[in-house]
Amino acid sequence: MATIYEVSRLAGVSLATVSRVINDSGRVSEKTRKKVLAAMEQLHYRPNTIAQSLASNRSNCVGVLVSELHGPFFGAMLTAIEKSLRSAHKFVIFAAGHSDKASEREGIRFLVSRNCDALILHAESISDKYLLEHREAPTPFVLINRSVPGMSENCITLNNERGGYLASRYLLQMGHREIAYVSGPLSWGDAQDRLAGHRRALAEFSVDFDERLLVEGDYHEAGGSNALNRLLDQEIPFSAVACANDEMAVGAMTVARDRGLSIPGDLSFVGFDNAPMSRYIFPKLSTIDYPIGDMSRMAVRWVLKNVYQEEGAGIQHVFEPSLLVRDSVRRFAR
Amino acid sequence: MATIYEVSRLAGVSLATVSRVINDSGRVSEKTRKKVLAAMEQLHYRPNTIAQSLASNRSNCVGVLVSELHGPFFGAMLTAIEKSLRSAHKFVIFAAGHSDKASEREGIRFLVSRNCDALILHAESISDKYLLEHREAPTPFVLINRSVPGMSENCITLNNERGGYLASRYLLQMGHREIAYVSGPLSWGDAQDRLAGHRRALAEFSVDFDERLLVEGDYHEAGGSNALNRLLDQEIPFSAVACANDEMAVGAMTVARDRGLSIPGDLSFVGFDNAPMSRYIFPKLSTIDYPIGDMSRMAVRWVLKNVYQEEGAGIQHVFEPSLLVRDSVRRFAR
DNA sequence: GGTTAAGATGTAAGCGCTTACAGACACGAG
DNA sequence: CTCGTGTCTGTAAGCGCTTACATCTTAACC
Repeated sequence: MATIYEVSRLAGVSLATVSRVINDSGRVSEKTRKKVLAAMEQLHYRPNTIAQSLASNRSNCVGVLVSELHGPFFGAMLTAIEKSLRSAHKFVIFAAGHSDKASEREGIRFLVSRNCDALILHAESISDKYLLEHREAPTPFVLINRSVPGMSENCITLNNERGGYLASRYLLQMGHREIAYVSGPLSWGDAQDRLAGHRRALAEFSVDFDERLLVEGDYHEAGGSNALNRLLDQEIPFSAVACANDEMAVGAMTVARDRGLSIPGDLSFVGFDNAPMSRYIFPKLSTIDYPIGDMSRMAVRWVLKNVYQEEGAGIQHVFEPSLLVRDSVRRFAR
Repeated sequence: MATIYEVSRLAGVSLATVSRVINDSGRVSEKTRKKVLAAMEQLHYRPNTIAQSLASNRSNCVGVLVSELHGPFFGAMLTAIEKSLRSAHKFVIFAAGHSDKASEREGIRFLVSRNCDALILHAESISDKYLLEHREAPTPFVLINRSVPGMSENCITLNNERGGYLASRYLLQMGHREIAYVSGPLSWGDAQDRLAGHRRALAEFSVDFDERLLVEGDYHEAGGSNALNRLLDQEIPFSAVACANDEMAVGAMTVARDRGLSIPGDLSFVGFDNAPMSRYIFPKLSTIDYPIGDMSRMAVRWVLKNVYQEEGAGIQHVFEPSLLVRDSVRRFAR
């Protein structure tokens, strides 16, 4: 592979000049620029990005930590991030944190060890304290779907409370009063917020919250299945189920059907996230749209702006969810 | 950040010695090793991986090109690759090729530009010729789900023909004779192979292949929906549909149901891939297991062995699919 | 004690690039 | 003609590490 040195010799200029045309920095006369470009062309020269990184102390790598590399939610997130970062000529390194504290920390260490210029984190398990401390570390980061008190500048979040509210309000408007709620892990902020929204909607309709109709799930399909089994086994009546995400809704719906219930005839469902699967399961799931693609692109914009000093519109820190009505809820009349 | 130089001073040894203990190379007495380790500890020293890369001409990065960063198939692939590569302390850079020739090339260029030590490619659109030529390039690569004549050493493939055969043979064994086939894009090798397997099964049961019951899809849900609409509109009878992947099967099943057909009562379905969704759609989809996780891990092993000279078991180049019987096929009797 | 060779450590030259600084040059003004 | 100013280009010192080679220890053996 040709080096900058050979290019400089062929073009009859110095290293510095070649570097300047590569980086479009400093002033170079049009004539020399042409000469250098021609030499680069002729030698099929490609800058060695590693050497550039070392010399400039800038790796052009952005590290991304997600819980998993599969699943509809993270799939959409990865896709959006890779696309917008690549078009900005930045490299992306992904790491999976598996929703586990130790694993998330180790993932961050791993990304930092590659001298990433910035991190985009979807960290569920790591503590606020850890994050606050690491704000002092040299690698800046932005958080998706998490709001940490005292660092709102670094957070891109969804108004989860409002989402939970919208979902349950919809059920209430459709006449349901006995509503079961399948929550996400209540140690996570977003799960708490969604549940809070649910309670607010109930209160608004003067419906008492029944603790027995609340089950804590794990945001996975299996968790939804288990939850519905538990709920059904209690033999407390309910006509609708609000699930804190679509995957659990799908798991719950499978169980409902296995147990002979028709959807939405016997039981109505709402989900949360608008995962692709929500459109093709039967019946199509009414859910809350989570604009994860937009939010991911915003996180990238944050990085571009704060780390690479690129100009651009401002940063939107909080996104609003919206209700998507499909076929999984029926009007309830006694 | 502390550098190796400061460590060497604190430990009272030379740079070279510190480097040797970092890399566990060369001989270092136990006493000095301890001293160096202590100094590293005290200074919270972390090697600068960029500098290591530059000096050693080895980036410890592996580039991975996939068609998409979302969806069940690639999700499983990314997950397996990230996990096994990380545990080998290698960095992974992903790029999406979007099943598009230009985009795949640009993705490869992008990965190579980061001085990746090796590439793992799931390239559908790029030509054999291009790949054969690039075998001469300095960056070695391994191909997943693609067999290129003349470079079988670099290929990790599934016996797609056998998979197609198994799926259709199962339908035939269940008594079906009028079987529609929703293929993948026939310009892709795997789609051709699966179709070939289908034809072999038909032949084995002395059933004529009816061109009119073959529709070319796109491996996506929408393609499956369109395909089934087309098939149904023809008003040529068929009792079962073999789909070249699960996503299309799901799309097709949605259409079948929308048009008032019961599954498997009126129409039986088999898929291909064993995507997670195949388990939770209703009815659960009988399909062909595609061991993409195993194959991905094998690709990583290839890289570890051929590029990083790590020892390990041999490389398995061809994987065998198997039939998974679930609920989407009924026994057909006239 | 002298010799030897293996083992331990040090020296220094890069890896390919960026960038502060200095130098060269052209041009207009005084 | 000289000087200043602004533009363009070159020089050289790193960035933090690896590694070939040189040098120094050590201990075993005669």
